[in-house]
Amino acid sequence: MARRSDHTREEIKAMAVAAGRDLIRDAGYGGFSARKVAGAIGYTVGTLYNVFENHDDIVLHINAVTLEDLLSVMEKRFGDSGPAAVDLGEHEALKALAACYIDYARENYNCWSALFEHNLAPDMPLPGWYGEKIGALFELIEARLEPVIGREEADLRQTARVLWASIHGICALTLTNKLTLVGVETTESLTSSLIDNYIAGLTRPKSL
Amino acid sequence: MARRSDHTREEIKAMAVAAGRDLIRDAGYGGFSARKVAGAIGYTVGTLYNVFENHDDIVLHINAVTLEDLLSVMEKRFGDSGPAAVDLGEHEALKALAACYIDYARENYNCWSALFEHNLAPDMPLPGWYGEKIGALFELIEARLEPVIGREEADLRQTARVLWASIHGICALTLTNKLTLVGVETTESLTSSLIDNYIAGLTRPKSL
DNA sequence: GTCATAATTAAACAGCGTTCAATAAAATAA
DNA sequence: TTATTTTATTGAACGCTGTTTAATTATGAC
Repeated sequence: MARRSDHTREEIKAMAVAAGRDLIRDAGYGGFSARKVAGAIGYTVGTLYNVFENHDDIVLHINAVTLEDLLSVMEKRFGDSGPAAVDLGEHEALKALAACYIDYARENYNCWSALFEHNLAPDMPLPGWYGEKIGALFELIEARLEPVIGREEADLRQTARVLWASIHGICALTLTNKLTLVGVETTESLTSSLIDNYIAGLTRPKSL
Repeated sequence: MARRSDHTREEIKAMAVAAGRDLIRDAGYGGFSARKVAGAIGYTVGTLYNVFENHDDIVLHINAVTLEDLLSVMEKRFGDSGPAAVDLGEHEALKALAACYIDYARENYNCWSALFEHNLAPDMPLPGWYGEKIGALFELIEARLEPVIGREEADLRQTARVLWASIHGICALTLTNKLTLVGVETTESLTSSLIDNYIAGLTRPKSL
């Protein structure tokens, strides 16, 4: 057939990303395919390749929506109007932030997992617009970390990345059963140990 | 054709795992396929499915060899005959251990990456023999951590998992460019911050 | 009304994981 | 030695995948 103009390019893109995310949510990253997405939105796979660059491009746009969703969930609970760090105590505020991420990973396991199961070729850098979605998440973390470690801390940026990468590591390895946990060990208890001791180390008297 | 008996079942398994690992090393996890492995060892894909359960089974056995290789590299540098923690200073010993892991990930990026790009279905637990390979790695880490945090620390097990999952998180996110590092931030500087402050928190006076 | 533009499709290609009937070599029984 | 059972191996098939492309045709411009 031919030109239909039922939807604009941007509409098709949005429909495909939504349908693809539904697909990943229900069947996991492995259950995702361009043909299934095309079928779900009433087009053929050729149309998808007219609108997206390739398979990676589609997945990146789907994962970007997941990042936006995660950010909106965290902003809803930890935005400027949320409880300040001092209300909960320093560590509890960070633990709540970490728990929010871990809960999101659990409740949206397939979408969250797709963020990391998909990787571009090692030499291909992530597109800038995707990096900005990640950056937005770190801005929230930095804002919550700032009152804890103090304004004078020059490397708030680096500290936020250390903390969050560590929390993510615990989350990722425990949720994929790669840490062989036993007994009382849980994702939360490991995260709690990390935050308590890492922050204690950060805020200790520097004369040590 | 038919029965050849050129190799035993175990020989075919070993050849397939070796060939598959070569494939992943050269082409990444995405470049791996059962047909390519079969072709590389002079058999057809049907024979592979006679010897392995399925695709997951092959990848798990390949990844197990990578875990063994990683353990042997770390044991060579940090086994019982290696420098004790006190020789280097507490933090430096752990940093060297972390650097060893990070170097391995960089130098064997595709094989290391396959350890985490491949995931079983969420409900399917990792086989026990695979979990034991992971456990062996943690035994080495625990042995190196023990003189640092002291014998009286009841949860050496948990502490080792927190530390290593965190190091892995930093390694994984930085090597896949998901932390948007700038300036002086490197995998090593983030790891150093983690170890310095986490260990300082662990060993601080408990009266705080 | 004509014409160029561009959206959409069906079909094709090579490859994928997985299964299975057919085959023939080896092991066993006679 | 011969006959029979067992089993390792194959090739072909199935439906799926990402990607490309020629053909078609609705739309927008003149």
